[in-house]
Amino acid sequence: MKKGVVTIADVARHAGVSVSTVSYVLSGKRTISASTRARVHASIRALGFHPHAGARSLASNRSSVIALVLPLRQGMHLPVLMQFATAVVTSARSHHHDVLLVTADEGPAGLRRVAAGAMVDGLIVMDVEMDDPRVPTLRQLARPSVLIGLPADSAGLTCVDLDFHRAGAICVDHLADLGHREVALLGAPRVVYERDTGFAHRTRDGFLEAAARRGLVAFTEPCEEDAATVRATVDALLLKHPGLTGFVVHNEAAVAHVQAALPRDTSIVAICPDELAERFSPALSSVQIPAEELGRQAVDLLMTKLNGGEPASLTMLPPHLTVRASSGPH
Amino acid sequence: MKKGVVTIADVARHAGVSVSTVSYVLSGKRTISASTRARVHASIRALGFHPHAGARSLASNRSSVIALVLPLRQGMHLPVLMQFATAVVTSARSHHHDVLLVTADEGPAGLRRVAAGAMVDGLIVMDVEMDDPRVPTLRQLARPSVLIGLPADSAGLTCVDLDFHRAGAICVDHLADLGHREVALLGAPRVVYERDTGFAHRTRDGFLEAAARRGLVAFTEPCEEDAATVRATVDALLLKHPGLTGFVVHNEAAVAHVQAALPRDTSIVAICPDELAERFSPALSSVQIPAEELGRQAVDLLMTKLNGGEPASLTMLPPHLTVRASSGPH
DNA sequence: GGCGATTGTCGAAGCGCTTCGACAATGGTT
DNA sequence: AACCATTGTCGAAGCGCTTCGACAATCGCC
Repeated sequence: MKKGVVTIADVARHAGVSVSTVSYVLSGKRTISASTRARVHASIRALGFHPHAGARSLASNRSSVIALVLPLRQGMHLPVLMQFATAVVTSARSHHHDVLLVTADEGPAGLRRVAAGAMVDGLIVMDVEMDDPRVPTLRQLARPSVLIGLPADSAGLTCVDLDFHRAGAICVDHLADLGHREVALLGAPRVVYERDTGFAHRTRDGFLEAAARRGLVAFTEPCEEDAATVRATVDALLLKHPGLTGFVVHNEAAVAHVQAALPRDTSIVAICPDELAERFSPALSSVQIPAEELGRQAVDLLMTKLNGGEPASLTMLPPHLTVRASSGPH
Repeated sequence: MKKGVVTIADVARHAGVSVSTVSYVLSGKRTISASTRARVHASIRALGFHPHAGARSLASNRSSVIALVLPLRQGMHLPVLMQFATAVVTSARSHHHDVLLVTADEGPAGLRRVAAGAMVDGLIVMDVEMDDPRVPTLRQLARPSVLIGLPADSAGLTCVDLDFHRAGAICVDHLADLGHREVALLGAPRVVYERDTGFAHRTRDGFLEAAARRGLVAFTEPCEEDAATVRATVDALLLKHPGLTGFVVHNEAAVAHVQAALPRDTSIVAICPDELAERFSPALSSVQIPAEELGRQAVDLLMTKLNGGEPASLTMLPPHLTVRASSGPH
């Protein structure tokens, strides 16, 4: 009667080779003759050997696990989060890595725990804010990381995000192409701008630059998230600028209220998940949040770093506009 | 200049005790005097020591990680999945465990990989079907597991699920209380019944039993998921049974079409995520899918097993009906 | 046909931790 | 005053793997 678990020593004995030979067959780090390799593989299969992850990580100082740190807070659009997580897992698996799920509410301590304890080789941190308290921790950690979102100081970090600047711009271009001459951006709530959140400002800048380039009259307003305030904001805008016919909305929670508050013949373009845009009637023309692409890119970048590479510090994914029923010619 | 990582030996030296003493301070498995304990803790903090997870798992044969196996396929309601995952992580953390995210598309091999390789101490497998190929694998694995969903043969397993039987019943009770005399259940697509999927049958049985108990006339129909077929099904039902006034819908994808196809004065009760029920107008009275409760329970059960306990084989969560605008007196 | 390179394999030294048995120093009982 | 328990600590033996240096066997080349 054997012991419970099959070890590499059992495989070596069964195949009539040394333990190190088995290890080299597995890792491919030294040349092993084809016949030996075949014999070892046969023994592995015959015994049902699975290397002990802990032993491996202890000896090699690599765990083949990456951490995925997800925000827990309300307001995050759950489907997008899930799509992102799925993409990360799928992509990591294709690089022979597993994914440890960590929630952001553990804060910097959580990052330290999994990184310093050598549970993971690297981290992907989603939804990083401008002055995120985790950024300094990430910097001093000995393990590489990739951030989704753009902190204030990204020097020495690797970040991926949707190019909100261009996203704002292509919304304007779309409206301009349709013949609109006066356009407005309804963005995040005022507090979000005040705490200097990256994506809100980037969208606004892109929006304004494109409007200037296309010779449009442009206005931007923060946008609260309750129906009444939204209606008041929209009404005030329309009253003051009767020529306004095109709206860009960058606020998931408010977009429904905006659509309800606007006259039917105005055009709306949103920056929001496709899933959300399709739910409205008329369906919203929108720039999607490319969750899967973000996940894939983040993993690729992290793998590059794990292999000693030095990828670009900033990766900005190009925005894609899907035209639906909410925008039309003027 | 020290080496990169702080080890337990460094802590021992710094505190002037032996390595084993530090280990016992950490695990509490032997009594250590208060003064020594304090000294060790001070050294741990001073040096920023984090035990090496791999070394720990190798020596103790426990990884303090559990696997969460999530379905990837379309049709799963993403927000529910995410809520569930979040609950599992939060709950696992409160038991000092981490969570490894595995996707179901790896199949039985994925389970074997993480379990046999000692990456995880136990597994939570979501969305188990009646004849799930992973069930035999789970049975022969040396690690405990908890299933969400009910396979055909649950002997020797630990399963948690919503009590769909009672869910079907309370929908009927609700409609009966409102004065409806003829009710119909629109369930999963026909193929789902044919492949003997557990929850579909359980709901139907509960529905029929309750109807009999309350003396209602009851019909059940499978329900496809495209608008045209749904309308045809509904129209046929209403034509044949003009007295039908109450509908129970257990089909997330079809419920929108059902609502659109039914006359305004019929009552609808759905079995679906709250998030979905609230999105309709009028909002649907519904029995929610208790994602968070399922996650918490699953972790609790798994922890019980990891500690040598033997929890109940079947845990059926009681359904909760939220009355909204879609159901009214007849 | 002799010599350096290359190829294939082995043995052993760790990696950082847990845990077992040993044992000195106490304390409480007769 | 002699004894047995209890308490607190230590040393050492692994846990299963990777990796380094060593070395025998084979190869290619002048």
